[in-house]
Amino acid sequence: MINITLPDGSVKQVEKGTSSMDIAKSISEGLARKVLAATVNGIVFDANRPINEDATLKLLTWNDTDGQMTFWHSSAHLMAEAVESMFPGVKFWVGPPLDNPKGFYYDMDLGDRKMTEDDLAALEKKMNELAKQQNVFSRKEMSKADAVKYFTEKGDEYKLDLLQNLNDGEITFYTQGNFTDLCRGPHIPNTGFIKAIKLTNIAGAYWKGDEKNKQLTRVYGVTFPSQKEMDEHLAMLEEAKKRDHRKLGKELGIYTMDDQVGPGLILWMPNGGVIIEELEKLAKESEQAAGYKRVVTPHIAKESMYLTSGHLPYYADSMFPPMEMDGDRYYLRAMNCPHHHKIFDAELRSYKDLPLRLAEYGTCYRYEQSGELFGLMRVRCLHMNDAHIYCSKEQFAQEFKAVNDLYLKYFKIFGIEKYVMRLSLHDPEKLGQKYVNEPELWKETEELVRNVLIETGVPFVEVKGEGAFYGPKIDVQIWSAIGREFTLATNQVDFAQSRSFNLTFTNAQNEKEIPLIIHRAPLGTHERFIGFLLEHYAGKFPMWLAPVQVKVLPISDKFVDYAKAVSDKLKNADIRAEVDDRNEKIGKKIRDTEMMKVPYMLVVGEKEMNENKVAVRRQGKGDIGLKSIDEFMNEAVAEIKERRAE
RNA sequence: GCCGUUGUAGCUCAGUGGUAGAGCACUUCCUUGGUAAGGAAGAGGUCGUGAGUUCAAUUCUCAUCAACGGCUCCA
Repeated sequence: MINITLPDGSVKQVEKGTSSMDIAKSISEGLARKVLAATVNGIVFDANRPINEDATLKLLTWNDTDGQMTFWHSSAHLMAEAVESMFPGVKFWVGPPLDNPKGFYYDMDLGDRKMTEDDLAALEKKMNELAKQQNVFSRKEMSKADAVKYFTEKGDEYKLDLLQNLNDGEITFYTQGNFTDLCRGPHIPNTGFIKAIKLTNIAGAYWKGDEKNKQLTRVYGVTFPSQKEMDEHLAMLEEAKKRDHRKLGKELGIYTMDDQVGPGLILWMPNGGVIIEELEKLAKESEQAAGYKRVVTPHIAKESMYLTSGHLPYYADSMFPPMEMDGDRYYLRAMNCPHHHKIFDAELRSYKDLPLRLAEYGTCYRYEQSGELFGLMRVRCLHMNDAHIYCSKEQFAQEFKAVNDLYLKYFKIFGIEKYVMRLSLHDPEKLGQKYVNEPELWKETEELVRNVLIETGVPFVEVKGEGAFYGPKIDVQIWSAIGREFTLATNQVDFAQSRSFNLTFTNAQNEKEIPLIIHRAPLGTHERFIGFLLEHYAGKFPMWLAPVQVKVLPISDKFVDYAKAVSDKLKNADIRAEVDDRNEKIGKKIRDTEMMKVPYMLVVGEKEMNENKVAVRRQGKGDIGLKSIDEFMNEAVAEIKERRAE
């Protein structure tokens, strides 16, 4: 007999070799129907795998992330079985579960054959058939020698590649129905648990994620234990689509694009222009207060500058090809830093000038690969909330912290809570290749940056091998409505470019010293930031950012003059107000204004005109009552001035 | 750049081997209406672009451009 400890602390005595499923059954039949897998002493186990020693047991159901992961991983196997039946001879790579977006994929080599979306429906049908058979997932251990022999005979180079990293005792096979796969498991008890299946798309994916390798076919899918959950999932995706900045950007007249202008080139429409103005106002205010100085620099420069900076030839692929002029090659800039370095270098600098903080909303051009363009989030012309801080080593920690504090200030204003701070470090093995060869400086600055983060109490993750070539950085990662991850803002250390540009200052000992540089863009770029804000607010911008802040809606033509008087008064108080003087009924005007997500509507008719008042209506909330014009105006001005979230 | 999908009116989308339709938006008229769509009429498209097949192509084939879903890459 062995002792099984359950999460509530109770201990069950069972025969050696009893499975978690048996234990679930002994508790209740209902529970047994829901058990997908279990953790035994913290290790995820198949529900029907025998337990041979004393253990703490947690039964996993759909409510556990590990349960869902097991479910989707098993679904990938089910899909593989269906694919193999329709494409005999197919070779499989890996088929992991996914948390975001939810579901799973399987990478496969179809040889000369091609799979198209038409095949997905047939595959789904086959999967449903196989699921109904309630085929059991059975586990079998195998020696490495036997496994290698098995896949060599099969001619499966992919699984042989996987085996290279495995040893005896780690190699298990799972079989369900007619499909057997090398797999560490675990799996759900049988395929019958999978009740709702949807294969979502088909894509190419490079083997091992390396574009030099062969491209495999990847099929994405998602499954659920009931149709109800599938329906909920699909409804959620529909909701997410409504937040998509590309859809909202069009509906709200924020931006447009045009074939003749070119891909990835944004045309900001008047409503977008207002948001840009407001963001720049915010940036300039806070930078002014934090001791930054504004500069303005050209969008192009000669090749030699980018040779000095080290951006060419390493960055050449991301830059537009050069223009030949007067025997020189000029590049559209992909970054602002070299221009700013030249301003630093234009005068002899003393330690008394430092820290020198140069700020510019700099326009950059990047030749992003065509497949990477994505609405406002990934474009070819961008406006960066850029600044470069030149400081001494002693000043560095304080300066870096000040930048970090600026981030947090902005996050509070915008109510940004769902993000991940990522500390990107260098990879010591790639010093001199991907990273400038300054091991001591790397170590030192990474430590400084980490300490700032710890001090500020911001949760962060560390990633090795993600640093810039010139130093470590902190990125703020966010997710778009459709679940794609982006870097919203960045704060980078640079101890390389000051060397390549020969930047120096005279220290108190009258010696030349090389400054450290901080590159920072807390508001990222206008493009990505506004794309993010559109999704973050679902188009319902707070008052201070809203392109139109107040719409005055006269009940009929008779009150248009009064409406215009109200609107003029608001405009004089710097409120963006407009009158809807169309020949429409009030219901129609309200509907249209609601859809444009204007924060306030002022309905004015006979009653309001006679009393010098307005009937206030808040977007999304409805009628909030009569107010005098002055009362509304004062409140509105305060709401804007304080940049209130609502 | 690679794999897959799509491209019809300003927007959302039907449709067809015999040179095109709906709703919304737009213009004009009627209506002057009190908190999420009043009514009528009108205007608007060489069906992404180029070539091929055909008596005939928006429809079939190929190429190309762009967008979308991924991969790689990045703010």
